[in-house]
Amino acid sequence: MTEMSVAAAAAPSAAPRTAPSPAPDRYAPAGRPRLRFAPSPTGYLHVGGARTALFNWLYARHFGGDFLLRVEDTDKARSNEASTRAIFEGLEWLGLTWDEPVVYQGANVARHADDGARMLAAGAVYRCFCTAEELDERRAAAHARHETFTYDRRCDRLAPAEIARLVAAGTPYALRFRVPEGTTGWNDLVHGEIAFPNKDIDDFVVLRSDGTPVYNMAVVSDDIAMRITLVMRGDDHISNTPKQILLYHALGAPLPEFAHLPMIHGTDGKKLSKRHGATAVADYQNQGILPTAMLNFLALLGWSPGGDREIMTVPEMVKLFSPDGLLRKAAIFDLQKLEWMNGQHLSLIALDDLLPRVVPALVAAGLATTESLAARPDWFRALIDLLRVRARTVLDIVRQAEPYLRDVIGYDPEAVAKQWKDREGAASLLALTRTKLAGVTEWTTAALEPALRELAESRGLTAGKIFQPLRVALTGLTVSPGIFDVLVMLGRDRSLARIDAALAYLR
RNA sequence: GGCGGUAUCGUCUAGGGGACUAGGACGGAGCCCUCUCAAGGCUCAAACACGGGUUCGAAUCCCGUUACCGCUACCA
Repeated sequence: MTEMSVAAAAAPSAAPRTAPSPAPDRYAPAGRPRLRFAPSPTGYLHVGGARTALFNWLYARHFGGDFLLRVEDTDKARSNEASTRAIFEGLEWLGLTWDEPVVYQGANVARHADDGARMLAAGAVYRCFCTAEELDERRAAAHARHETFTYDRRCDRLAPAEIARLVAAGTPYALRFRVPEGTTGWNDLVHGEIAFPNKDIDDFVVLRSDGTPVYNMAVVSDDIAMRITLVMRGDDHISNTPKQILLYHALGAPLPEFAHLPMIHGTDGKKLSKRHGATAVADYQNQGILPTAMLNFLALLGWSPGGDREIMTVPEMVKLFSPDGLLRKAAIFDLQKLEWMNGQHLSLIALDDLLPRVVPALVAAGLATTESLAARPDWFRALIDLLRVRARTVLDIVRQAEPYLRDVIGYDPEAVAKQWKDREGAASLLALTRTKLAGVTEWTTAALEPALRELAESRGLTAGKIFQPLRVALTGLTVSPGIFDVLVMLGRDRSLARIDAALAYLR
């Protein structure tokens, strides 16, 4: 299987495990919890999937358990290696590390079939000789009569001799679960008691006639094998849960706990999809969102630590996490809030952690090379520290960094129109400024500021009248960090040269 | 259609019978700070889906209605 090669390549380094919280948590699990994130590799890591992974991870880290990853690749038509890789990369970017080698569901088909056989022997399932085509016809017929289709168990009523004959003749058959009478329910960690009358659960197929497992079968068989203690997933799986519980019973396995997380919706209240814009985690990575901000934002979409707490670091989330803060209502993905939150994290993050995110973006934008930035680390650190305050994404920083990294700048038409409206006036002011600046012996904000303010005062001007035209000359823009910081970042020679260039442009 | 789930400002949410004139945050409006832009501070507008109960008292508990979402495959 091609997927196996990916496994070896992507084995993550084991993350240091958080010690079990000493807090008296009334939701604390009895033993060491084991959770898993089980995506299908049919696309990219979706933000909804990322959030499911996050909550599983948070639970495992908070309670000192294991977080496992299982790739559900049994649907060969839709699964592919690129998707598997994308999921790994998304998870790794977010820092959601898993504790054991990745499990590939496709590698377990033998066990799935064996579990089916065990249930056949135990009498929990029966052979169904109906073909998919027949079933489709009957379903369509029922639909035409406005009736709800349920399997009529005709194959369960076959005489033993008939079954033996069919089997001997090599007639293909699927294995169907014989749903017993009664009610199947569980105490969901987020919803509380949920119960389904068994009469509403159709006798579902467990093993197809080609011997491959159907979703619910594969999931239960694998979760048992992986000794999963808490199944935490999207609430679109609520109606699968009674079937799975029935399977656990039939297989004689202890039941895990279940937690069903709400969905994430787009701005129109519908399930988040491509129509709503970016849905892949990688899209946000490319847009300059920090993983910590993404995690923080996702965590708050479906969970609340209580009170007014909003901005949290990852360790804080781990510490604060509790299943009783899990929400039941679907949340709408609000990009603006994500960006605001990213701005907060941009200011919060250690500069040393931010730099590695900015450098590649700068290089990709063609504004610098790794070497050129490494050549003057202190200058670069100061620059980024100056820019990050007014940026919401890494891409904002890149945009703002341009005047400090390029040799030649262009002038924003609007800036020219607004600040250099009177070309002559602007030029003479700039000339004056240049002279003043050239006379400043120490190129520091402390020395530059009094010099320019003095110039303004001597001319009877407000400081802004000097600063704004200067800003355009220096950056080509109307917005920038404080003018003295800009002068210092640019340095004496380049600042003076920029003013000269502006003078040439104006005259 | 059947079954299940959900329901507090536009959005994310606090709230778990009296502390609610319903709090915070994003976004919006405005003010302050200020060399611009951010950041920050302050102010304003903005919500308990509806109807019945239970209770001295309900956003909080129960029932119903409505709306929305999900499932309803030999898909996952």
